Amino acid sequence: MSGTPRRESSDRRVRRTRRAIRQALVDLILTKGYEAVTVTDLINRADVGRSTFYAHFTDKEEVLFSSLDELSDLLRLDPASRSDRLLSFTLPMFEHLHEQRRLARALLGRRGGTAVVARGEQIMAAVVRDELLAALPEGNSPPASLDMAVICVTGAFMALLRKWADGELLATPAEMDAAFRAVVLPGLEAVLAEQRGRPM
Amino acid sequence: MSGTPRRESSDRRVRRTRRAIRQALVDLILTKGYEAVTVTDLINRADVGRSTFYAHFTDKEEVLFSSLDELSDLLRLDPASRSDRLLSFTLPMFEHLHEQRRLARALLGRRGGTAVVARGEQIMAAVVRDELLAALPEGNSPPASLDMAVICVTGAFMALLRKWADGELLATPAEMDAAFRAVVLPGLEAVLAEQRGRPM
DNA sequence: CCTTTTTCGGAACAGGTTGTTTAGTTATGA
DNA sequence: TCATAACTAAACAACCTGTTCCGAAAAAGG
Repeated sequence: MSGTPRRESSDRRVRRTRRAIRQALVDLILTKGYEAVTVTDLINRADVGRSTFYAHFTDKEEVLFSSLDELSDLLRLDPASRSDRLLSFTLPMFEHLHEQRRLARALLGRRGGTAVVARGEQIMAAVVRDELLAALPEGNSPPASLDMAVICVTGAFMALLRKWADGELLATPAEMDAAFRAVVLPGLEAVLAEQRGRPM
Repeated sequence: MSGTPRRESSDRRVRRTRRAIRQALVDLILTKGYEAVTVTDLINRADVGRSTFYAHFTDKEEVLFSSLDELSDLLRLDPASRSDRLLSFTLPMFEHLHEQRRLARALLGRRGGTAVVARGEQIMAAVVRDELLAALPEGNSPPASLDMAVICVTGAFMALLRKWADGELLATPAEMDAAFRAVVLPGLEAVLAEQRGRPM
């Protein structure tokens, strides 16, 4: 599910080329937004032959993913904040996106495409699901209602992120986080409680 | 916000052309999914000259919107179910999408693009916002936390719709609705109660 | 050091898309 | 009936994608 296991090539030329292309994508995203970037843009910016590009990536999307996977680590770890609090990653996430406003906006906002959002949703759904499973007694086969809860939570979170990145919502990371938790947590805890109460 | 006020042309040729193009879009969406449909596809299917198309619409997106606006009415009215229950439109919505599975999947699923989802989100956000405002004492200037709540709710709802339409979620409309309400309503009511409690 | 292998670059290519413009034809409403 | 508005067909420039070819340059290895 997480694509090619990323392993550094031993050939310096290859490393240089791939790095140049990834960097070009980031630069261009900041300029025009992800959707508007073309392969031709990429090879010009990276100063790389057209044939060379297609020797390394099939798509501009593949370039994106190869860069985006690094970001997925950010959600998992931060073991300091690994409290018993549900969804402890949200505040750090809001804060991190606040620091990286420009990139976040270019990636998640109106001009930043489906691919990014879809990938982000995937990654986050996995994290949320693991957390909820951990909060339930073990043996239980995860009920369908859990999947739906995961989808609701990630959907709400991503929607907030998108609007916020877009500038349609003016608030501090702390305010964003508080609003999110206020809406989502009560219901989520109720669902969990009901699951614990009636193990099947 | 809702584009051009749609008013039927008096010229039969115009009505015929526009109808043919809209219908062609629906047909093609069912075949290849929205994203994959090109303007060239549309004019072939509708049997309409290229220049004619651009005389009526600027985009394939505009065609989509002009068709989609009809759907927006479906959310507003249904005065029968206009109960005091919060978000009373959700169950009818799930049910309607269940009847129109094929189209819903082609529009909302993986192969159906950003534009549809974004527009759907817009339309729904407006409905939700009105409902929440109605549930609050009048004079209050709507607080920012209300906007965030609206975004959370529509984000969660649309996410559910998407996954469901995609076939990743097997459930009846009633089950979908119940899961949605279980997660979202407790928090939503808490937020509303707090707003009522401390009018500013 | 010299040879072999791999990668790179540039350019050209076919195929597809968009949106505009031309000039000639046809349907409509008054 | 008839002027007008809407339609058609075709050609157009501009852009993008993905592939292919070959000579040049860099790495790897004996």
